[in-house]
Amino acid sequence: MKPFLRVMKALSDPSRVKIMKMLQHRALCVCEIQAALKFAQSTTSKHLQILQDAGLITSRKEGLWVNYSLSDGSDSPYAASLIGSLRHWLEGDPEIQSLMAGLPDIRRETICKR
Amino acid sequence: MKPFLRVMKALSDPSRVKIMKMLQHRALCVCEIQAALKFAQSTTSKHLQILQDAGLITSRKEGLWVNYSLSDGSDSPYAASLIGSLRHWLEGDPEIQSLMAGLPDIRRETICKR
DNA sequence: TTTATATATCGTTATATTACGATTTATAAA
DNA sequence: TTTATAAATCGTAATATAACGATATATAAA
Repeated sequence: MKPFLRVMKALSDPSRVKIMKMLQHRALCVCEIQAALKFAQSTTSKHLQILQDAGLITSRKEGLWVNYSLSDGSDSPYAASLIGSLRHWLEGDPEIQSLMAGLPDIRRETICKR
Repeated sequence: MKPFLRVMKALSDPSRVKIMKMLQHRALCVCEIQAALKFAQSTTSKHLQILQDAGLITSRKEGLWVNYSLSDGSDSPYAASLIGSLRHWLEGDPEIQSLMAGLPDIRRETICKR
């Protein structure tokens, strides 16, 4: 039951759903997600951890950056199913749409280097 | 986004998942669910309200009893999808299996009338 | 080495959730 | 009517979650 609940809990938070929808378009590093959601760095990192523990996303360290991307779902059938459903779900949501509209302007080269 | 989150939150609690799995077998009244989960009556009623608000279950008053059953999913595409997935998900879960094993002994005629 | 940058982790506070008992409401039986 | 039963709602206490800033860790550059 735990793995199932982890997936459901992970997707019960609007910020984490937004992260999933952004990663649907491309892999992002923590500071890019932080910039897009206007969150503190620690908050962003925590959300990513929760999504990763649920098997919904994976991370790959590349130099100083950690790139997060959607999981292939091989860790969890629940994650696999929800990742698939989320591809079409919420596409019409205004909050998601405006977030996606701003996504092209979020680039680590300009956003990071605090 | 709210309707989606309501479904995810509703299914983020083990007790509510158990209720969904029980209703998969047959419609149940509040006191039957209460007996199966060993919860207070108010707690049981609250969980059912949350599932209903998410569009996952429906209720039908019949005399003193209120019978709860799985929704047909027409209220919410998210609910519809999860109701379908839950049909096969968690079938092997030991906690769910023992709950289901006891389900035939839960009958309102013997359980209720406090 | 030292310094800077990106991320993770820790500690704390504010808020949300879950559980309970007590009360209220609605229906059926006496 | 009065009484009893099933369920819903209310108020409250315990626990979980989400946010933040501060600190720690890891890598790259100077």
